[in-house]
Amino acid sequence: MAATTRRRTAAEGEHFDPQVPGIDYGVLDRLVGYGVRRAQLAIHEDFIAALAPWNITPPRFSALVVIARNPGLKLSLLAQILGIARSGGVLLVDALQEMGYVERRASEADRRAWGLGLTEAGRRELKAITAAVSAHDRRMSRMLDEAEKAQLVGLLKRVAGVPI
Amino acid sequence: MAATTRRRTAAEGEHFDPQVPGIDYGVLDRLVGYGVRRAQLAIHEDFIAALAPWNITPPRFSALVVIARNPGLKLSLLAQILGIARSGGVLLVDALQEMGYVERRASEADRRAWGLGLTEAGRRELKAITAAVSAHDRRMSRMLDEAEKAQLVGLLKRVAGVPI
DNA sequence: TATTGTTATACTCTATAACTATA
DNA sequence: TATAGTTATAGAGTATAACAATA
Repeated sequence: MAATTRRRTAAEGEHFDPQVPGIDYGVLDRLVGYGVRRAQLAIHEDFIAALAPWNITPPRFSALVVIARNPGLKLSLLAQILGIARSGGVLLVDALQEMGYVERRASEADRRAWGLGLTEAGRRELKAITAAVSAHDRRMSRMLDEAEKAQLVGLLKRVAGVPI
Repeated sequence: MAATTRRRTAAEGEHFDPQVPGIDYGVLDRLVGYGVRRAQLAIHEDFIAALAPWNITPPRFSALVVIARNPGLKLSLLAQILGIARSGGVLLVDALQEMGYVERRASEADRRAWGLGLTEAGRRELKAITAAVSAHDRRMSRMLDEAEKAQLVGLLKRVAGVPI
């Protein structure tokens, strides 16, 4: 207790302050891009803290969900879905495989490709991981009611260019 | 012309596909966090392409705007505003200084600190840069009318935790 | 004692390019 | 010829920790 006073900056233990008092953010306050970036910073910080027990990052969670819902997925298609290069997909799958969550299965249709799938442990842990992510997501959107949340998700899809 | 067919993945020339056809995104489609992440990927890609003539990235733009609107800003406060460590702030200011946009001025109040400011070239270029960023932002939100855009910005602020 | 800026160092994520085996 | 996966390598961006100067 009563330990020495720790210096803290945004990146050194204290959390991201989306609006530092007394600072004029100028045009940033009116840009959709900065709004998305600022929300992303806050969300990412909480995600990492909440999922630390599993060592799961946002792209790792996305990969687990997509593999779970699309069994036999090719590695190159996974990379395309996540918006990363194939080489990055290899490293991502390597990590999830070392964690025991994902396995590379021989693809019957194409002998060049793998069919990705969750292991039994992967399926089990994904349930707990998804529960933690859902709790995190509810925490981040606690200032919005259900209608506003749905509205936000819809607006973001249109910005991202998701087909209707 | 009629050059050899290029292989293209999401990261190799083609742009990020926010919803790959035939793929089940499961819970991702209903999470605010994934919506923000997906929009952020699309926005970041367009930002980098649009600002390539200036070699300006999102954090560099944020820094330029904040320095312009808050002359004499300390480097450590800039880092806090951007949500990065002080050491990262040093490298960021180094880059903007090498570009000739920012200068470190002696702070009259505190001899440990710098007072950051834009150079004449920085003020001039920031106008053009801001115009390019604004065009980019309008392009990303072209599917939204003004009311929807304002609504999105407001919802994102509440998610980020910006005080009312 | 604490803060400011700085440097050294390392880690993560991502990209490009080349390679092999298959198609 | 093109694609799937892999590897090697490099570059950004970020972090932590230590330091000198100053508060």
